[in-house]
Amino acid sequence: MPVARAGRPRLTTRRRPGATAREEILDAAGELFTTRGFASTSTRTIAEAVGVRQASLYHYFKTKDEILSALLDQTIAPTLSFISRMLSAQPALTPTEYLHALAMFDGAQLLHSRWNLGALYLLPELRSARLASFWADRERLRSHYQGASRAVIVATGIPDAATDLPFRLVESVVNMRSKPTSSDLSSLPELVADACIRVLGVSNSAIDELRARSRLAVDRFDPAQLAR
Amino acid sequence: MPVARAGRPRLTTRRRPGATAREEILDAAGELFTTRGFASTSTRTIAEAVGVRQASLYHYFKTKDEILSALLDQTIAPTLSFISRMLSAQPALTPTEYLHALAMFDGAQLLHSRWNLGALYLLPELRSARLASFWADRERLRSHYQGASRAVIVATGIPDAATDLPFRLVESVVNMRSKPTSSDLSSLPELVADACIRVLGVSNSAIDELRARSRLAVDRFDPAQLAR
DNA sequence: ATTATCTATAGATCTATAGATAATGC
DNA sequence: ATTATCTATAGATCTATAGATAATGC
Repeated sequence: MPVARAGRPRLTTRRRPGATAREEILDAAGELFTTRGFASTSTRTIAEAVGVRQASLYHYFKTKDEILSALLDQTIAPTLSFISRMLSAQPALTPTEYLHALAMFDGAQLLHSRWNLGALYLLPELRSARLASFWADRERLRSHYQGASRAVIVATGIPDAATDLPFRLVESVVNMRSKPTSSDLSSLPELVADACIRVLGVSNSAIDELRARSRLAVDRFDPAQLAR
Repeated sequence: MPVARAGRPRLTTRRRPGATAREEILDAAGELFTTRGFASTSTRTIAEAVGVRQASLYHYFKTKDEILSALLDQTIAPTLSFISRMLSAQPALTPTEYLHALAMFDGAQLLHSRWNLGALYLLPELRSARLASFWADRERLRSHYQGASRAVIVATGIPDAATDLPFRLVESVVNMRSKPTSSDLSSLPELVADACIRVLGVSNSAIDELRARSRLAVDRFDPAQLAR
């Protein structure tokens, strides 16, 4: 039973997960933006999916852009936090372990989030929007991938341009969700993490030997584990 | 000097490449859709970029969707044609050669097209649009990648789910265009093709040995070579 | 006569604001 | 008093159609 709060009652009952109206709006917008796109989702459609009137959205967000911005901001933070926990580990991880664990964690985030928000990164329309803080975070993430990749290829002799591939491989998880392709989605992050190491020229046997340590690292540095 | 044709003259001079008005429109739409997105580009904006009035577009296209559809259709055709030329080659290529050459050719297409039309594939808004023939072509292309990948992994013992990775790697070329990442874009398709083979567990030495034959295949089966 | 363009506009949106209303909180 | 919602609407679009106009082609 919904707790009564100050304010005029809604015309309909709550139908979205989320403790606050703001979270309900973000949930609906997440679904609609990822399935229909940003520009072709109207504020009216979002409001209907929440069960409020269109104008009520503006009590929580100044503009439609701000809804998108709030959604995007919440997608990168967990991975950046995971990275900083890994970086302060003693003894330090090897570059290969670090990259493999990063790819696993990041891939799992992209795969298991309630809506496929990672797919929004690729929308051309949000290059121009005022999403500077989001793009800055994303560039930070990309340079972590690149730095780790660079450390791996000094041993394998693969060309430097290949250091962009691991980031792109993980990113492509957003296109593999909900495809009949991989029967077992739960093993997808590890498969992709393996591939990240392989494209840098590391041998199959070295990867086989790495996997167990990487799993331990993911478990150990997952920020969500702090809560338990 | 533009050749005079039947019909009322335009108010402005031609400013877009293309032998016909239809091609001028597609060029402008290609630029705008890829930089601002489909839904957030209005028909008025397209018309202004061409140098005609908004209503004049409708002499060539029934709807805005049809403009998008015409653009997308022209992106996959060359690669499908390349594939069918490879398949009828005697003696037949090995699966690894075939996959490497396919990735090189497809990657080069995505990289060197005038506008980054491949980026449109990822727009959520066009899942619902009436683009069935485009999606069917794209699925055909994906299953060629998958079939070749499957033939490669029988020898390497990599999990079956990895057969989706080469397609995804090539697809990610659309995100690597115009990034300061890879200093040398001309070698990017080969780098990505190498990575396609690597993620399937083929050894570095086998890839080194494969590359020259794959380059020959690309040259030999490129449909554009027919014209010369 | 045919064609490619133009002008004008209908009708359907869409975002954001103004201000009323119906609850709770003190 | 404060808050969260509502109703109503301004003003700016946006897509697509109708029909006029100014060229070439026969």
